[in-house]
Amino acid sequence: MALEPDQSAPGPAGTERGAALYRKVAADLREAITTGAFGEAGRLPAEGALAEQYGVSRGTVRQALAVLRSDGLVTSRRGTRRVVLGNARVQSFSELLSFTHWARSMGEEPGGILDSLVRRPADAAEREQLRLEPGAEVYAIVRLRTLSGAPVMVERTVYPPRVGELVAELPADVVSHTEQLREHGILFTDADHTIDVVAANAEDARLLGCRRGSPLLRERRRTTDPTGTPVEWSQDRYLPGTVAFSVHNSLATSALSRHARDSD
Amino acid sequence: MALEPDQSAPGPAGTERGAALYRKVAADLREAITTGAFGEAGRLPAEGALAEQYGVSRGTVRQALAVLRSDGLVTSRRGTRRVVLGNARVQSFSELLSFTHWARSMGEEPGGILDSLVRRPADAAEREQLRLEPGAEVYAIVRLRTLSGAPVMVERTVYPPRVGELVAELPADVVSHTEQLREHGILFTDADHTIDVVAANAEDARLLGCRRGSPLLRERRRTTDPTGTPVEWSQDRYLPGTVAFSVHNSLATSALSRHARDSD
DNA sequence: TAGTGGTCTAGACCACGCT
DNA sequence: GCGTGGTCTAGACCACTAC
Repeated sequence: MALEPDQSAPGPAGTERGAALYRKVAADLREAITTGAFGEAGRLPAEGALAEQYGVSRGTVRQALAVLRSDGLVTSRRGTRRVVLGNARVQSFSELLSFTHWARSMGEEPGGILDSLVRRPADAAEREQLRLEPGAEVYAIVRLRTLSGAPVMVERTVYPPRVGELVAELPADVVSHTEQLREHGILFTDADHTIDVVAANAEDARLLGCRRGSPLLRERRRTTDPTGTPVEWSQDRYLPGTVAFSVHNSLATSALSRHARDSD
Repeated sequence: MALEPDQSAPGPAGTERGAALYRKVAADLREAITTGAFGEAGRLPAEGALAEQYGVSRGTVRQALAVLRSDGLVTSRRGTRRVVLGNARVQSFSELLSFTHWARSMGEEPGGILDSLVRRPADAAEREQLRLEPGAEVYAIVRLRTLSGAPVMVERTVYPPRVGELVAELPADVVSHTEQLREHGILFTDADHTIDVVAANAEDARLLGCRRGSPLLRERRRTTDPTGTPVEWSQDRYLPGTVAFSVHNSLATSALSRHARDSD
C-alpha cells in the first residue's frame, strides 16, 4: 500500500514532476475519495494510520490533508475522524486565469477577436491597480472571446508597459496572450477577483450582439507575479448563461467576501 | 518583542479566546502589515528571524504565515523573502453566511420580511443538495431582505426537516435565522457557492420592486455542518449594484472555479 | 556561495468528541 | 477514558534566488 516506489531508473531520483511527497499522498487520497473508497459521506482513516500506510510521518499526512481540506473534499475537526464532504470540482489556477486554457479543458475551441489595442496614459484607477506612478502609460486591449465561434465575453485588459510591450508585438491572431506571456517569463501567481452584474454599454452590445443595457456577469481581476508586482488588470463581461463562478470555503479558510456597492 | 505574555492571573492559563500561538503571531503580523510596518510592497523578515523575535519555533511561524498567505496578504516563494501583497479585505465566515451579521458589520440595519414558509416534499435537486432520501420533506422559506428598509435581495432557503422545524417555530419577525440556529446548536462550517446572473421571475419582481426579466446577481449556496451533513440550500438573488463578491486565490491555493453553462 | 522558503521527520502534549 | 485531530518543538536536508 506504499506510494508508487518511483519506479524510474536509478538516475536522478525524484526529478519527476510534482515531486513533493505530500502531493503524492494528496493525489492518492483524492483518487480514493472521488472513487468512493471511503463511501459517500464516510470517515477517513486516522492520520496516524495513514502515516503508517504510506510510510511517511504524520506531519506529511497532515500537509496532504490540508490540500484536500482547502479543496473542500474533507472536513476536519478535533476529536473525530475526517469526513468526506463531496466531489469538489477543482480547477487549476491557470485554467481560471486563461480563457483559452479553460475552453480547451472543456473540449471547446476558444477564439479571440482583437477589437482594439492602444498605448495611452493610465487613469487614476489603473495606476492604483497596477501600482504605477502618475504619468505612466499602459497598454489597453479589448477583445471579444468566443467558444466555437459564438460570442461569450468581452475582455478588457490593461497591462503595465513592461508586459504590454510583449503583448503588442504578438500577431493579431494569437489566441492565448496568457500562454505567450508565460513563455516570455511573465508569471502569474496571485489574483484578486471581484464578481458582480453590470449593464452592457454600447461597445459591449456591438461586440456581443446583445442589446445595450442588457445584463452581463462581470469579473474584475488583478493579477500579480511572484514578486508581488501587478502584471494585469482585467475586466471581463460574460453573456448571461455562459458561465458561473464557484467557490468553496469554510470556517477555517475563507477566501470569499461579499461587499456592498460597487466602486467602479 | 515577545508576544503579549498572557498577563492574566496564574489561573487557567491560555483559557482565552483565539488561544493558539500561531494565531497570535498571525494577528500581530497582520497588524504590522496593514499599518505598513514593512512598506507598501516590502519584504518580511526571514522565518527564522520571526521565530526568534516571537520566541516560537519556525514551524509555528510558518503556520502563521500560511494564514496570511491564504488571505492574500503576502506572497511566498522558495529562495526569497516574502513580499507584502496588499491590504486584503478579510471577512469572517459568519459575515459571509449571515445577511444580518454582514449588514451589521457595515453599520446598516438588516431586515427580513417573510413571504412564505411551507413544508413540502423535496424535489430531485433539493434531495441531492441536502442528501435526502426519496419522499423526504423540506422546509422552504422565501424572504425579502432589506438594508435600512430598502429591498436588496430575495432569499430562498430550503432546510432539511431537522433544521426546518427549528426555523418554523421562530417568530416571524426574527431577522437572523442563522444566529437563532447557531443558538440551537446547528453549526455552519463549510459552504459551496455558485455565482451567476439570472432574470427576475414574477415573484422576484413583486418582492424587489423591479421589472420581470431584469437582471439579478444570484448566489446559490450549500452549507454543511461539522459532520458533513447539509443543513441549508439557499438561493439568493440580489438587485444589481447592491453587492459584489470578491475572492483571492493563488497558484498555491485556488478555491475559485469558472464553469460553463448553468445547471439550475 | 549565502540566504531563503519548502519539505520531512520524530516526538510531545493538549482539547475535544465520543461512549 | 480513549481515540482523534490541533498545536508546538527541534532539527535536518533540499531547491531555489540573488549576489
